[in-house]
Amino acid sequence: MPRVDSQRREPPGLSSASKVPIPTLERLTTYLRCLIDLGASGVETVSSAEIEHHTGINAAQFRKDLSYFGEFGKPGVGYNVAELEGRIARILQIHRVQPILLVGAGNLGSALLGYPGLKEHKFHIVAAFDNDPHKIGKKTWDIDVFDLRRIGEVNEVLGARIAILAVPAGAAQAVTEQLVEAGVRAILNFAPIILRVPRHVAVRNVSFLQELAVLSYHLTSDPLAADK
Amino acid sequence: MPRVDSQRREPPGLSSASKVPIPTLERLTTYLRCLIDLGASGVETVSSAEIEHHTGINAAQFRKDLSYFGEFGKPGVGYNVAELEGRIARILQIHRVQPILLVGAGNLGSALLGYPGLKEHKFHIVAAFDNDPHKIGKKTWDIDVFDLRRIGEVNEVLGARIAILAVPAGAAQAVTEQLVEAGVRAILNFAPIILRVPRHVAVRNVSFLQELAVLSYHLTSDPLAADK
DNA sequence: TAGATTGTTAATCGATTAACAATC
DNA sequence: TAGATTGTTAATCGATTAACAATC
Repeated sequence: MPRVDSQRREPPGLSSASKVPIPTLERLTTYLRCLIDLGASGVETVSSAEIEHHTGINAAQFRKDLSYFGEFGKPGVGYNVAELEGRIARILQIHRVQPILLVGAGNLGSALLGYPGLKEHKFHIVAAFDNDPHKIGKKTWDIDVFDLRRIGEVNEVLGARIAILAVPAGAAQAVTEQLVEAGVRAILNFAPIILRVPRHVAVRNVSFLQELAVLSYHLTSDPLAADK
Repeated sequence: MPRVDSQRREPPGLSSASKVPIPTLERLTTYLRCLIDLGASGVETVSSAEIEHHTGINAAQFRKDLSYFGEFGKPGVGYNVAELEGRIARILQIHRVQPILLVGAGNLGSALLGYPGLKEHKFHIVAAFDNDPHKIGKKTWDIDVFDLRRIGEVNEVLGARIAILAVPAGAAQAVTEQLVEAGVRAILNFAPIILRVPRHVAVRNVSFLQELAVLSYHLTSDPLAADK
């Protein structure tokens, strides 16, 4: 029985119902990328120590992270690169195409549409929504832009469960409610606002401003450290 | 004497030299946004309990976070909204204009250039760089696009300490080295790669793919939870 | 078998939250 | 003064890392 209201608990913003720590999930994508690279270089087997060498993530951490999902390696041997890659992709549900709705076809939204990395990782934006009459009915990067008010209707057909929210802060909460109504269960939020969502909906926030502010602070804390 | 090599320790990716926890710095921007909103609504004083109500962040957490930087409130009364707002902005160094270099003037880069939130928070992109001859010499959103190779020379004049890295993964490490050479001390990295940087350089990573993967996992963990 | 490396338990570390004396 | 709320110390919680028996 999951209880965790909205984004209260997990700082990064995911309302998790499971026992797997969020940091573990975040690292999983790092391992995956590393394994893809290793596979491309013809490496067939890796040890946790080698993963540490490549990713900077502690070997024990790596093994512990995997242990949440089962057993993946052979003692004395290590991990089969191709197999582990496949299993992590499956855990993250990125072994099959994941349809995604994009809300907000402004600058940021269009940039995301044009970002090839998404498709490479099986995230397919299948429809875009906006409330600007100039955009509705047109295509951006081959994707239809629909009237925001048609989210429910359109997603009845598409059945996407993930949405990317790239609208101004002022509109974000209202759009979120429409998305939830339309069956969306996970939202990647670019608006600088804390979304209120039902318990079963996950939210991750991306905030450039926050990141820049943290970096900005760093400039003060470590004055001129005469590093060679 | 700061020691923390590259992005080893702090999961979010900042090489911190100070004692302030990274999560505290991240929350600071949330408080700031909240205070700005409260100020705009004419509120003059807030208590930590009210901050908790607005942000969802525990009141004790809020007070503890502030305690790293000094004393800000009056027992029995609370905090002066305008004053606290100003002091947090100053802590984060966003009370004065912060010049920023943008490297990579592709889709994402241009979208960031057009994002009004940056300027609103005193982050001014002062120059863009690319290696595409079609872009060099043109302007995007009023900003000059320079040849990548001229970073050092141009930044000698501009003196920016923060850079946004929006280039493909393959180019990211090489560009990073040029940036560090040019005096950049903080990098907001959009490339899906772990950058190797000297100890005195801070890095924050923004990874849509990672965020989407975590969301994607969420869809499996909490099957159909018949939430009303 | 001897050497290597796993999965997991226990120890460490750090961040969050509760509790409360100080103080407006 | 009595009530409210701070700043801070102590308790709790959870995540990271070290250590090691199991096992290939």
